[in-house]
Amino acid sequence: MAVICTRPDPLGMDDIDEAIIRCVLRNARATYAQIGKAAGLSPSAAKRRLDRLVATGAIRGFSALVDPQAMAWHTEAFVEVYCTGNPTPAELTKALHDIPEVIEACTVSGAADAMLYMLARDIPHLEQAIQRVRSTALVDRTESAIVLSRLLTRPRL
Amino acid sequence: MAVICTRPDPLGMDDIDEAIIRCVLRNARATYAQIGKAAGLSPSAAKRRLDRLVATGAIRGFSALVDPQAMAWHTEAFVEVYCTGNPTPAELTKALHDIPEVIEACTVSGAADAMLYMLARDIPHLEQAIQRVRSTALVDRTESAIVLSRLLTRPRL
DNA sequence: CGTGAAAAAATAGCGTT
DNA sequence: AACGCTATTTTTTCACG
Repeated sequence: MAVICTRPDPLGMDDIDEAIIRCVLRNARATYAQIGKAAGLSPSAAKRRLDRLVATGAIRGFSALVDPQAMAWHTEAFVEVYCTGNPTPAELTKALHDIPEVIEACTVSGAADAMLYMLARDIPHLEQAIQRVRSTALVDRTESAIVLSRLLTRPRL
Repeated sequence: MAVICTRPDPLGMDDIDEAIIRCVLRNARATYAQIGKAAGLSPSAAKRRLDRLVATGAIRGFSALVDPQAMAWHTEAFVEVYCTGNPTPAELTKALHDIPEVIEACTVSGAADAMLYMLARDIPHLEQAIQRVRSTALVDRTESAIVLSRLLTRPRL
């Protein structure tokens, strides 16, 4: 039984909020004056909007885009996870949360159940972290693709 | 012939720079006073360091971490790319640069040549964007895993 | 790199629609 | 409920030691 789910606006967003998000996606250190100009608002209104977007969770935080080569941890990998049984997303999240090398995790369509993006100091460290993922009761096997070189990185616009 | 490559410091970074990077990774909107406190520096010295990290490319930029559900573009996919022949990384970069739906691209170990992270409005839009990737002369075939739900996202610490 | 002064921005309060 | 305006505080910025 298919259900047409029309939920275009679950977080109560409008065009102004979108303009603000586009602005801070491009530059998270933009001033409220700049954000306001991008959204057609005064600086104080822009601040109130941005604070609200953070409070409601639409914006999770602000981070730097760092060249991995510049960091101590610069070994990256995409890891496909195949599960045993049918763990719920919540169970998987809980299991992966304690492994700090797992930076991002998503359930995906296709043969694999989940895709991880992992970051470690070096190959031995990565191998050990993948071992920890595997040792999770929920995980059957993994398939890793280690990043050799980064071709492209851009803000999500 | 294996070569032991000791290149611990390709970008001329020290512990202070690392502390600064850790700070702005956690919060890109931190003030120079906060960054300075994290690195044991005065605000003006912290600004000079941060400006230099951006100028040298160690920090590529600052962005917001946005809940994809809050955006108009909220269909994500990981796409494995298998190439024809042996294109250089530079050729691949050039080819993918014009496809705005490709947010990240890396060459990887394993069967696939590259891994893409793509972002589109919806499934039809994603399909069309993947078609553009495929139509690139360098690409033989692709294998996509569409993101169903996001389990985990954290700053790269 | 730190200091200190001047300029710019962030913040909080207030009146308006 | 959300905006713009204004006054105050904080931060940024830059020349100098």
